[in-house]
Amino acid sequence: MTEMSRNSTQEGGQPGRIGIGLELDATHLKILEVLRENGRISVAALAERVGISRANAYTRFEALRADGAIKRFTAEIDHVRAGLGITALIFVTVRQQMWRQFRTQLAQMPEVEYCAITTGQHDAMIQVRVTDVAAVHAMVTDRLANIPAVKATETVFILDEVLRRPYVLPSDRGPGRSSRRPPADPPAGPARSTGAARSAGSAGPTGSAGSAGGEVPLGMMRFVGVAEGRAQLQQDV
Amino acid sequence: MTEMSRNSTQEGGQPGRIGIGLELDATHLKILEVLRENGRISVAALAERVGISRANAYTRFEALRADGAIKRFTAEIDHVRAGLGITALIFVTVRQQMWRQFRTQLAQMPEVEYCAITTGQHDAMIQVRVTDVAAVHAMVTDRLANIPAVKATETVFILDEVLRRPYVLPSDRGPGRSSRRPPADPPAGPARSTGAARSAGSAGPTGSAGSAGGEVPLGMMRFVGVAEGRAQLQQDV
DNA sequence: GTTGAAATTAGTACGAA
DNA sequence: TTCGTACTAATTTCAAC
Repeated sequence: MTEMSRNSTQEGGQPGRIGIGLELDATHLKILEVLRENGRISVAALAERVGISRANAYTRFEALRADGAIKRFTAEIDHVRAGLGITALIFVTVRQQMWRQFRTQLAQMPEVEYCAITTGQHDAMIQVRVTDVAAVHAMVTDRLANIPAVKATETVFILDEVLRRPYVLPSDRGPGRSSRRPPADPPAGPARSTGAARSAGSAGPTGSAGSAGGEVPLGMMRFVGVAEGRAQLQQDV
Repeated sequence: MTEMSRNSTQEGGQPGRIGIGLELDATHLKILEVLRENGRISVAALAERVGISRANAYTRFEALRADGAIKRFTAEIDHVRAGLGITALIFVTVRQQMWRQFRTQLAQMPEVEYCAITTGQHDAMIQVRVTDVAAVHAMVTDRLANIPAVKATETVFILDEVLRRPYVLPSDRGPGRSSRRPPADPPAGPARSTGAARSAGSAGPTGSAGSAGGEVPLGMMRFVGVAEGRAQLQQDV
């Protein structure tokens, strides 16, 4: 019950129902806004805060839940208080066509809180929470290294979590501000060579940046070079 | 109310109360285990599932909340259904001594779901959810690039979220398995040159790995080289 | 820390607009 | 669909043990 939807077959929900099952209107979004900050609010209070009747609130609440728009309700805890003061990110390069094994192994690692498949230099990023720094080392060397699917890892520690929102919503942008950029105001800066893949082996976000004070000439999206054998990997994902 | 504790002053909670306020016992952890999968469970039902009396459950529940061990209750949603189908990670290099500005600007970006300060090549990682790929581009070029504190960015897309647990707990390891590695079984592989920082400019998690089939000799922790000016940055964090 | 009873609130099922 | 109301069931609170 911890794995996420893959948009394909498999997994929790009814396999028959693919595609959007429920068009979310402004009221639905309002409900999600309230639930985001108070997941334990009663449906009666929710109805009042959203400005609809109780019956309507029950109907919509149930619909959101049944449709899968709301996946579950949970708590947010202070990891330090819970005894897991160390958080690390481990970027993993996965051997091609061993994704299934990698996923299976991951599910059996209780210290893993999050894992995402990414584009770029690495194939996956996993976030772990453990008691101490040594546990990170043990995790990487003993457990990850023993998975044949894992080709290489790169570890980084999290020093501080500046911001964490339970989730973001389209309505957060406000009624006035569109999510798409207004037609005017084309992006400044040199050469829109957006897709310029970095040659594998060269590194870092340094490089071409002009060191002119306030300007940020390399704010451009910089896709990291595709790792070796990544073309095949993509098919597997 | 969306920013997280900094362990220092500032922020929501009482500034006077530093340090652990409540020692969590096995029962507390059990409560957190139940709440993790069902944040809307009634305290009565919670008591039954944990195996304690109602009153006890209420006391502990309230204590966990008041102590801050439980920060809030929230829902987990399907971002695709909510209309935010694109998730990206943006790794940011921050100009030294401009952290405060960076943090302030971040709080005003509704598409940012998570931001963490990290060690390694970059200084921060932010996760954004938007409607389409173009919005990522707009976010990076228009909004992040306009923050003087932002020196450089590197963007990566999330193709799939394999695993997401609301939180992990020390008790997840099970009663039998310790979090620390057993004294026997030293890590295999060549040369425990753990701290070997990669020279800035060289790249990739590839490299020294012996290509022998099953063995993963470079499971070792590989800390990425410190970015330029990072020594000063650390003080600021 | 536990149990039991009262007061409150939540959830459900209807008919009407 | 949405609303309003009444009915039933459950939860929370408070008390004594």
